Amino acid sequence: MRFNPGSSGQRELTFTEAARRAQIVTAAIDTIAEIGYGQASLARIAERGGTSKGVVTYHFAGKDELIREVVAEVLAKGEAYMVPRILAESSGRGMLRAYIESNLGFMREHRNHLVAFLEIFLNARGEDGSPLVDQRTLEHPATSLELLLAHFQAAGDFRADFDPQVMAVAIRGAIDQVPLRLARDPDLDLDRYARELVALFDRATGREPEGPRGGG
Amino acid sequence: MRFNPGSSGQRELTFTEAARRAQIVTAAIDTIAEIGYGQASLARIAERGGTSKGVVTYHFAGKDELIREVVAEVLAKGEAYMVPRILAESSGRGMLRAYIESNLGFMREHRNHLVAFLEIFLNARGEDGSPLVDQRTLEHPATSLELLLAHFQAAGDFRADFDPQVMAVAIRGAIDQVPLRLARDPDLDLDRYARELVALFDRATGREPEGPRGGG
Amino acid sequence: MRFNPGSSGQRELTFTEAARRAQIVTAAIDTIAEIGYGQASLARIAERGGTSKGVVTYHFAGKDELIREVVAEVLAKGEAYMVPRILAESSGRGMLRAYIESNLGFMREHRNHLVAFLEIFLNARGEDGSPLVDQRTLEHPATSLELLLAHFQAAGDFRADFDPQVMAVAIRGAIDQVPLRLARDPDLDLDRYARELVALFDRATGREPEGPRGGG
Amino acid sequence: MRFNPGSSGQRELTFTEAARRAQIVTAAIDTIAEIGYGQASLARIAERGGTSKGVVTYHFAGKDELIREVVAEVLAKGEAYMVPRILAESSGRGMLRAYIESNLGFMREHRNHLVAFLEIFLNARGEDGSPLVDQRTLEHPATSLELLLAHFQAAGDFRADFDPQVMAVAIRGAIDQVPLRLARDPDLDLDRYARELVALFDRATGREPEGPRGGG
DNA sequence: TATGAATGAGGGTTCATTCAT
DNA sequence: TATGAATGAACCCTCATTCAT
Repeated sequence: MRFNPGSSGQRELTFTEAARRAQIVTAAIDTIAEIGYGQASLARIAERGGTSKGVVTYHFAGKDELIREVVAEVLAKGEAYMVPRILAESSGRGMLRAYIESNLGFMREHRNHLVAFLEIFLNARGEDGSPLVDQRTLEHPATSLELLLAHFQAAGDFRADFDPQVMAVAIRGAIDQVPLRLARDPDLDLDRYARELVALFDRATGREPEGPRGGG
Repeated sequence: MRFNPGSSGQRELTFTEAARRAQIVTAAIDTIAEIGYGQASLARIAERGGTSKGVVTYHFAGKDELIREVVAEVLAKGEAYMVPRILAESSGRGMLRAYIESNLGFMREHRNHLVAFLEIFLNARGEDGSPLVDQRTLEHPATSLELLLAHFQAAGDFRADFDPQVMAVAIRGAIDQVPLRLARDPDLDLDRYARELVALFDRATGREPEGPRGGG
Repeated sequence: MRFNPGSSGQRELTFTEAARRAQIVTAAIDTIAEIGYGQASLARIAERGGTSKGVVTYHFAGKDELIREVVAEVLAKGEAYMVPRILAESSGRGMLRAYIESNLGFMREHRNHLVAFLEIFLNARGEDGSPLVDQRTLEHPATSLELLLAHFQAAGDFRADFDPQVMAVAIRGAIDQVPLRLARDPDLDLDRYARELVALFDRATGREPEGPRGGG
Repeated sequence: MRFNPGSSGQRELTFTEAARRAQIVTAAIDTIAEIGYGQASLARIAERGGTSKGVVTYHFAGKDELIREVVAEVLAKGEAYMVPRILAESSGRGMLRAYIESNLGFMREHRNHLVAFLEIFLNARGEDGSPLVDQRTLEHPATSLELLLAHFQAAGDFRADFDPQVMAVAIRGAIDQVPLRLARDPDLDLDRYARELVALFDRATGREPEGPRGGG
């Protein structure tokens, strides 16, 4: 009998069980990424994982727990990839570049992870209609984009006249477009995209000599 | 007997029929905006519209047609609101400002339309898993952001060293974040957000005297 | 679409719908009476009713509503049968006799109703484990056995030295044994049983000249 | 490998095995008493017993065997408690009093046993719908209430004009109401209940001087 | 033009049971 | 002796769709 083998971790996982859970989580990620959260039933996930629905509900208390595990898996992988790259930078420009590049780099290497996460984030809801994944889940405490921007802005690395919250939203918006575009256009050039994005937000945050500007 | 009175328009709609359809479409928009696409069944839409499920399936060939009509309705309203405002501008900076402001202005006045559209755009899929709403549906031919950017860039209104496609994606990304944030934080200040966004992308696209830059 | 066609009665029932509901309720009663509440799934009930599971869930919001309707039906039939017979009596002895005889009479004529009701009363529970049918549901206000006993006891029709509550429980216990015995022994002679029971409780409640008693 | 170590007793049980079985039986009794037979799955029983479902299905051939063991356990405990008390009496009145009092006394001391037994008796059925616990299982040969009543009636201890079978059913009905009431009202005063019940059936069976009786 | 009625597929979940180790 | 793993049937329920009126 299964008790509470969730990420809350009341119990040790046997090797076999951990492997099976990982296998199912992977199947869930791929399924959701391909056909969307709404169409990803336990049966279809199981099918892709090469097992049956019963196996899934044996290893997970329910669909919610599976989804939560998917989220945890993606966040863990994402943080392991991005956080060190971001924290390695000491300047505002460097941090911003690292943030954008590591995000897109992660997407390139784990496209399905990202797409699945976004699907869940945008669609999954509890019985009461509230989102199953909280907004704050997105923000790693050490690399909350808004806080980083505000920090380096105060330090003088960035110009003073932008709102860090809005800037953060805009940057995330530009990044989060990628999986959606990617889903529809697999040929999207991520390297070029990253380069352009870095330049874009570098200009938008840059503390440059502002002469009079023509045009308009 | 049914004779396919869809938006493809094989047939004139009687006044009564058009009114009924509009009523149902409105109910669908509000329902989807409130509880999400996945939870918006025909029954719930009908309930909100004050009718029964039978009425819905009489006036629409199926759920797909209803959804498509919702999309058409939102796009039509959106274009009626935004296109004139954008085309009224003759300069690149003015166009960009008008694009952002009219988008956010439309969101403020028709929040449910926008949220419902995004829900559909992100979630609705045909039986084969392909998106029900095509990417290109978003782009009005006369105001395709990418084309506009390229046009004014060529005209010298914008700096020459950014990729119009990426810039367009970034702008749309920043704008499309709004309904999502709005859904979770109804107190979001749209005016401030618009102002900041305009300034942000004005700097990012601006053709300014580029002196040496410090930092980073 | 169905809204709230429960016994709460928000809505008129069409003739067809009322007929179908009655048919399903009857099927439910017979099914529960025969194989027990725990085994009476919607599928089996539908099968006996000559329809499919879908029809059942179309006419009833869920299993709970169906069960509640069964209870209401049995109680209504039971009251229509028993209450007049009981209230027709003016003396305590007469009332008691009428109570027992009308209960057993109803059982004889609507055996399945009684058995199904008992099954539900004893077994049906909500999600939280609480009984689905309240204890008090059993007691018709006008013919609550305990209150009747107390009334006629105070009036001097009964001896003074018994507790009406315990006496009521004992009488109900004796009566409620019948459906269970009946389920296992269809040849049970209800007339004899009624006669004996009336005599038994007549002696137990009787206000007779109490001489010294032997034995012990 | 399994070799059918059921109560049918093909084989000696090791001490460890007997202990495990007893532990599981106890868990089953408590679980059934608390949440009802229908909700008492092997998983929940195992959980309460502090083991896993596998242990249960190893020690018992199936759920049926476990349930049968529960019944045997309760009956054994019940008989050990009640039979000596009943047989210790030599008169009809004494026997009747002892029967009622020992039944209620057993309930007071082993409430869960009684409730679980009743749950099983009323609900448990085989695959064909037939009761899993036979009616006659209830009746201990040496203290079958009906036979005892008949015996003492023939001996003149009781009045001659009641039917022992009906009287027995009524007494059992009054007694079996208790666990049900107890489940819904834990404050039920068992001592008072016993006293009243003894008096009630003493009058009902008593061989008293019968004068003319007034009233209705 | 409108709708009540019916249907069947598929959803997630629970469960007793079987099997390999 | 014990148990983790797996399985498949059955459960209730939701839903889009079809049909007769």
